[in-house]
Amino acid sequence: MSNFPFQRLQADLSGLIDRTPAGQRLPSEPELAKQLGVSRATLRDAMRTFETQGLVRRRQGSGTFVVGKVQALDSGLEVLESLETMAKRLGLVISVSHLSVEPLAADETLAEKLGLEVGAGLLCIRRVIRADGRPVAYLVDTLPENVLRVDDVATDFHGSVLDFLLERGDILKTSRANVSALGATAEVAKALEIQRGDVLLHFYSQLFDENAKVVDYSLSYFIPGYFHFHVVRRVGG
Amino acid sequence: MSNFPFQRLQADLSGLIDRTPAGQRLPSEPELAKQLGVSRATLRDAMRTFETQGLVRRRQGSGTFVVGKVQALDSGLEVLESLETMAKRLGLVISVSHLSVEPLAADETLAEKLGLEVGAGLLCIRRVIRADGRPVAYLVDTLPENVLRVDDVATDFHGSVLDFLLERGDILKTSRANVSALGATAEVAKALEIQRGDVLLHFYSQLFDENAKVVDYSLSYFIPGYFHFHVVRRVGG
DNA sequence: ACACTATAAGTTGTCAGACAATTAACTCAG
DNA sequence: CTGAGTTAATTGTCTGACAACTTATAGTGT
Repeated sequence: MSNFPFQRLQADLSGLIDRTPAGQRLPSEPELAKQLGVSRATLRDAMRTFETQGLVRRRQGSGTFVVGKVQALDSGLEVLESLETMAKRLGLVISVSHLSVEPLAADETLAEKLGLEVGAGLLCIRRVIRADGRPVAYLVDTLPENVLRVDDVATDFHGSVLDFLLERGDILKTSRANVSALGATAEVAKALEIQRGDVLLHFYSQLFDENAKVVDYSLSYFIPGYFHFHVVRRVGG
Repeated sequence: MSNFPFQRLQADLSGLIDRTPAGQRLPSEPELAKQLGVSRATLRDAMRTFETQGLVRRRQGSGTFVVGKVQALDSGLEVLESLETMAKRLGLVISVSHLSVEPLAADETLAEKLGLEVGAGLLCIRRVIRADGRPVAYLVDTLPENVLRVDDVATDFHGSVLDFLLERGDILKTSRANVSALGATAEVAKALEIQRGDVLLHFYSQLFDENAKVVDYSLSYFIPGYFHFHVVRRVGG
C-alpha cells in the first residue's frame, strides 16, 4: 500500500480521459495538479503512463490531448493477407509512407531466421501503414536477394511484399507467425510518431515457399486498437 | 527534434539496462542523473518508460533493479490448451495464486459475448499463474451458471477451467480468440504485481461447445517475454 | 553467545518553485 | 487584407528539499 498518491492519481486521470471527448484538450498541467491535489511532477509521471498506452498525446507549447481511434481493421490469423487486402475487403482506405528499400548482409539472427549463411545478401523493406492519415503499423520485411532485388521493387510495388510476390507469380505456401507485445524501440517509435516504450502488438513471422524455403522474414508492429486479429483454436491435443 | 534530452536519455538508459546483469541494482537516481548529465526528474520520467516495459523494477527505499526472464512457455494458437498442459509438456512447473470464484449477473458486454440475456447468472473465476514464483499471467473466465456453479469448483479445480470441463466430460469444440496488446488496468496490475499501464499481451476468447453455445468467455493477460505464441497462416484467400 | 531493538545511512516517492522551449493567438503597421 | 512581430499559455527540464521506506549496523538485554 505504498503508491497511494500515484495510484489514486492514475485512477482519477483514467476517469477524466474516459470522460473527455477524443481530440479535446485536457486542462493544463498546473491546473490539473491543483484540481487533483498533487504536484505537477507526480501528475506528469502519471500522465506519461497514459501517453505510453497511446491514450493521450502531449505537445509542448500546445497542451495534452485525448486521442481518438478510427475503425479497426479486422482479420483472421488462419489466412495470411496483406494489410492492403484487409483494408480493401473492409472498404477502408490506407496509405503507405516512409518506404525504404535497403540491401544489407545477413547477421547471425537474420541468417538463422532465413535459413542462410551469415553475410548472405539480403533486401530490407520498411514502411509505415497509415489509416485516416495516422500511422497504425510499421512493417519490416527482409528477403534473400535471390528472391527480391532492389530494381525489382522499383516498379509496381504498392507497399505489400506479399501482394508483390503473389502478383509476380511466386508460389507461396504458409507463414509461421509469432505474436507478442512490447514497448516501441527508438526506430519504431520514430516511424510511428509515438514515444519510445509505447505499447505495441508485435508479430514476427517467416514466409515459406513451395520448397519450404524461407523467402521473407517479417516484423510487424501494430498500434493497439486499430486492428482486431482473431483465430479459431481447436480443443484437445 | 524537440525531445532531445529525453530521447537521448532513453537510449543511454537502454544501453545501461542491457549491459546490467538481471537482478542487479542500478546506480541510485542522483548518481545516474549526474553521470548521464540530466536532472533527477527527467531521469525518473525516462525510467518509468522502462518500468512500463517490465525491464526494470523500482522499490522505494531499496533501489532500481534489472528484471530477468525465465524460460518462455511455447505454444501454437491452432490448438487450445491450458497453461498447465503447456507447462507440463515443456517440463516446467507453474503454480496458481489469488484464486477467486465469484457469482455475478451478466452486464451488457458479458451478455453479448456469452449469448445470454442481461442479468443472467454467471460465475467468474480469476487467478494468477506463476512461473518460478513470479506472476506471468492473469486469467479471468466467465461462465453461465448452468455450465459451472460455485460448489462445482470447490473440489478438483487446479487452476484451469478448460481442463476442469474436459475432465468432467464436457464436449468442447472450438475457441475464438482475439489477440491484442494493452496497458495494465488497476485490477490486472495489482494481480500481476506490476504497475498500471505496463505493457501486456492480451487474449479475449469465446469457448464453444458441440451445440455452438458459448460456455466460457475468457480474458487472458500475459507479461511479455514469458510466452511464445505462434500460428501457421495459410497464404491466399 | 544469542535474539531483539534502536539507530543511521541510503534510496525512491513527492513536493514546490523557477526558467527554457515551443506553440498559438493576437496586434498592428504596411 | 496580409504578414511580421509580440504576447500569453503550455509543456519540457532543472534545482533543491523533505517524506517514506528499506537495509545494514551497532547496541542492549537476557
